[in-house]
Amino acid sequence: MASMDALSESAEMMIKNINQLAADDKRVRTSDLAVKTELKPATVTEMIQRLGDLGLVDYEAYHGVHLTKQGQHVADVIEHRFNILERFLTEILGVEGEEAAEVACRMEHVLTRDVEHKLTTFLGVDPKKESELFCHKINIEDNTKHKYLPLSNFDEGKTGTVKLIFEDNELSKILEDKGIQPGNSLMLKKSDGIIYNIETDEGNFSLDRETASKIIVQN
Amino acid sequence: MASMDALSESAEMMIKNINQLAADDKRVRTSDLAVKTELKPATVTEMIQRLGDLGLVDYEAYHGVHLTKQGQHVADVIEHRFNILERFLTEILGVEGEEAAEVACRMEHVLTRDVEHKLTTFLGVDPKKESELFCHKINIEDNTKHKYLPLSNFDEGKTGTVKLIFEDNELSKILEDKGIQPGNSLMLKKSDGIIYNIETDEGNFSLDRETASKIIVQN
DNA sequence: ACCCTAATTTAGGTTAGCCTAAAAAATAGG
DNA sequence: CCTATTTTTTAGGCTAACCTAAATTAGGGT
Repeated sequence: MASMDALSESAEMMIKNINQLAADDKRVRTSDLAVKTELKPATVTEMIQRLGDLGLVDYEAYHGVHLTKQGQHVADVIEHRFNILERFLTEILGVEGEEAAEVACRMEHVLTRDVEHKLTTFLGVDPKKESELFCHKINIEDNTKHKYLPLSNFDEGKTGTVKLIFEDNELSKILEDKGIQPGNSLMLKKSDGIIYNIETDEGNFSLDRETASKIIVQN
Repeated sequence: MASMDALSESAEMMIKNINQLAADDKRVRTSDLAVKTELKPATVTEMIQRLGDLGLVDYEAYHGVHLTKQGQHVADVIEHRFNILERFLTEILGVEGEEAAEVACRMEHVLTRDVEHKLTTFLGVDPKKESELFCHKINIEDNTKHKYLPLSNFDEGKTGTVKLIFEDNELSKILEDKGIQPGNSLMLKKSDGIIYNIETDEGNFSLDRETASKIIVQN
């Protein structure tokens, strides 16, 4: 009987950790959870009892826990959110590994489904692949440091691929008509930080800083 | 004596709300905070007493609170984080207004300074402007659905800002001399659909339709 | 000045989430 | 199969963050 309100961050973390310690369906031991969560065993016991009441874990005193179907679903959602947040922080913002993981770990609990989906799309995950991704153990192997940057921060002379033009129909449509749309490549010819001179397949143009900052390019 | 550990989300929200209700240095009343935070007055009292102990607010029983220098700094940080998060969510991810605000409001408490800075840079904020932005009352007033249009479709009599110009070099240079370049404003005085009379900082000029169609203006 | 009302604070209660210390159960070794 | 050790749970305590109800204070009206 999971209630309708959101789980607390602590509860979500406990579920996440149970999931990560679960090896081939074996029940996870209290002491292992205590080590992983850096909580005292007594605290772990208390928490998993609560999670048991919510129907998220199957708990049997002195014999560990394992996730129920519902709990597994929560774990999968959290894990997916963590992964996309971590990717966003490292690949897009360039945050260092350890810090990215920490921040992602705190942010994962406040995302909505909608934001999660939009961020996933933004990161360029093939929607078809998303269900896979979503439904088990995601490996973030592909750390080939893509660099995503707003055009306003791009280097002069470099060519990149347009990944996204920020949500603005007017602007998007205009750029699309000129062949500037996600997938196409473009080169930043020159910029003084105020005016950005671009070359694309369709020709050349100039734009201002604000607009440049809304075009996301991958080099 | 603010302690070294992070403030709780509740505490940060209270500070943020005190800041938002503070009109010209006047003390903020408990009941107003209770309405804004959707907490009971007694709860507000308790919280602001704690914040007082931390040196973040100047609290005098029965006479409301106002932020100390330290408290003001916390408020500014939180507000800035909210603003960049909200911008990221709406402009980059395309999250709808209300939801973006809610999510930003929960995320603002888990950002680190580093992530905050990197996100700010990502959004293309002029670093020079950032300190201003950072240090007081940012107004996000400009939600007036920017409209991007080619000048050829612009309304007579309206003033707008040049956002980008298609086709570089030749045309751009010519236009530049006339004060037409990204970032500058211009007014479309009159047009019959063939000839476009405009006014810029540099004076009055006429353009043909083809040229006008290559200048994108935001009104 | 004094009273009345509205605002505020205090007092006392609850829950989640943490803790320590003590009790109880499981397990491992002889 | 019994005991010693380890693991887990229970019992009891604490704080922040909420609440309601009762007491207190401030301030306006006559």
